[in-house]
Amino acid sequence: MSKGGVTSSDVAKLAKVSQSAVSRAFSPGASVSAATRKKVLKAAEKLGYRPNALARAMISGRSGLIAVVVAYLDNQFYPVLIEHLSRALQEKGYQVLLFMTDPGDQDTLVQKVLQFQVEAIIMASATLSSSLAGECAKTGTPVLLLNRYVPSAPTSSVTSDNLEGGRLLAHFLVDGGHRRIAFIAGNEDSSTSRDREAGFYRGLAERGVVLWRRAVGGYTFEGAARAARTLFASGDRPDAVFVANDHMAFAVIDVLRAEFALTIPDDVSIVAYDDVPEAGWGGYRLTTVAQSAADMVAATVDILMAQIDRRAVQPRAAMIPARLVIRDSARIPPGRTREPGR
Amino acid sequence: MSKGGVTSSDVAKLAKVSQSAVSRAFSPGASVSAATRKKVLKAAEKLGYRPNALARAMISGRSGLIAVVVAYLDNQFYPVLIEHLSRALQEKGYQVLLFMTDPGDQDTLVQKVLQFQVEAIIMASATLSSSLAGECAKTGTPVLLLNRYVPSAPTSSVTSDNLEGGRLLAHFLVDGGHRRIAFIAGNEDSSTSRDREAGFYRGLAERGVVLWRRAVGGYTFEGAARAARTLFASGDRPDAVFVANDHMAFAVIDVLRAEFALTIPDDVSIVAYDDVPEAGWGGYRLTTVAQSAADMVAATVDILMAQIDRRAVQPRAAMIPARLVIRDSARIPPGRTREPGR
DNA sequence: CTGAAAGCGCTTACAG
DNA sequence: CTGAAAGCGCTTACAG
Repeated sequence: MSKGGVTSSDVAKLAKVSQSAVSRAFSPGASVSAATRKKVLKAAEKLGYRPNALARAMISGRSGLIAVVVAYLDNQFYPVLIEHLSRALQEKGYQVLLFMTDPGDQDTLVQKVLQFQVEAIIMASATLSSSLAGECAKTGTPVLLLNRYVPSAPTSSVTSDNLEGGRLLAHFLVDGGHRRIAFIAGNEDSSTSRDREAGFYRGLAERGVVLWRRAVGGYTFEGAARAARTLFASGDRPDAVFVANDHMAFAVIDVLRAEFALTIPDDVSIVAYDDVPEAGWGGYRLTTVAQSAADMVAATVDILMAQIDRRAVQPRAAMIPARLVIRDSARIPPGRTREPGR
Repeated sequence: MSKGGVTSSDVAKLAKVSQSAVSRAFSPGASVSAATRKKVLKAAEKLGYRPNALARAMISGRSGLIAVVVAYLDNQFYPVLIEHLSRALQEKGYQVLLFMTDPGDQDTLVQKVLQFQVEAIIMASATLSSSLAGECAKTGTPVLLLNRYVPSAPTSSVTSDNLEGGRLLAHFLVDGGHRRIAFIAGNEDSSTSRDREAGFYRGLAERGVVLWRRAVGGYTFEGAARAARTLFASGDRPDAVFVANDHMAFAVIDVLRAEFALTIPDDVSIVAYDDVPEAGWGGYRLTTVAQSAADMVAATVDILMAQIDRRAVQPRAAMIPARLVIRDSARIPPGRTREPGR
């Protein structure tokens, strides 16, 4: 009683059927007569019976749990992702087990995750060493890196087409007449930041322009603010900045306005990446590259479902198209038009 | 093998001890000799053994799972809450099982939650009918409403001191010289919105002022934008607006600036509630009431741990103090000073 | 300290 | 369609 108490045996007794019959009445597709099912359901209702998902998981080997590992939620891209993910997974009959990681405790984290017999692991805003990915592979647990990848690890991943996105942004800036163009990176070891940067260089090169300056923001507000200050400290200022994600761009814009009295985009153009909800807010109206959370989640669920069902065993890498969203934070090249206001 | 495979019996065999000994070696505080534990750990290491958390949960009756139920994550207050919650709970040895709910499927949701044998349920940005709360009580699962409460249900809750917060805001506005003061509510049936409003009225009354106008924003961007438009449609406009939460206030400010060409706070003062991270951003610099997510989470964990351990059985209601954060979205009364910039 | 045994609440062959 | 039985991988009295 102290644990809730009602079991399938209790229901069986009341309904005068076997315990197996009760189990079958609650398993879609099991062979039970309508009459038996009805008796069982009635008894279950009366007793307030609810199948124990843990016992079911134990015996069936399917926990219905999928781990989502994140490191922080202050970048609004991740909450959006988690909401989509959670809804999509619930739709498929899975539940999200959330893990917040600190960089460093990777090893214990993976152990903990695996103890819960999760059917898959989604790593968002966090990454996995290839040795840890190997651990997971050994248990047959599919792992998917969301919004990042590790080139050396044979792990599934879903990313935006960061190269193409960076390229789009470079063209946009050069076509807008900018020549002293700077870049503020996220983390140096982030595949996402690196790809966006590489694409940006390619785009600049295609227009015959070379990067003016570069700084690192570390994906934090404070880091981005510092990067902005060093970039604009000298008189020889950039006329445009590509910030590796929206989250940092908000901090950059705040610093340029408040501390340098700069007007955007008249004095300097800012472009970024992600198109988080705040990017459309009136206080910023960021020109940015959208990476659709809905599309990324759809691809994630596709890959994972295939791997869980063993229809696929090979890791798969999905890439979501990048789409430029033109708003008001950067000078607009002739012939291009901005999105309608929010 | 297909399921990962290594069990405590496998380890026992290799270590030449009983299966119970293996179990004890992995239970902190169990009585095992150092020698046995060492043998077991070595064998476990070699085999890659990891205790099955589900089996442990089954037998011990403690799943280590706590359900967090939310309805949406676009209001940044909730991601912040979830991050704190998840870290605090992990610290205590619990893991967050995340449920996204749609208003309406309340019943099936609770059934699903309870099937997982969670040790407690935290309802944030969602609420529970008293009949469903009763269901949970019947199984002995503590339920806590976070940032809301249901007066009729004997359920634990943690809220900000919304009455006091509303009062503070009213005084601030009146002392700032405003007389045509409007309020934009969240949902009419939200205890949080109602309490903020009630406190606001009290504060106005204490200064001999009566509310000028009122509209409902429904906690959404679109709703808040619509509310702002109706409030400002006539020539007889408010000179200040208290918006029930920050999230809606951003939309209100955007509309007033973009569609009515109003300057804030020169033409109209805006105050709100929550102090989400964006409230400090340069584009808004909201004067708002902070409700500390860290404090709310600390109270939540306190209450829940006591109830899980059966040290407490009575529902408890905790109230977190409200603190006014003065920034630049409202005219500042003489003698008061604003927070330093971000 | 240690092992044999019972049992948590289910699912799923196996016979009938 | 139905029931008896085995078993998922553990924890925890119970003896020794």
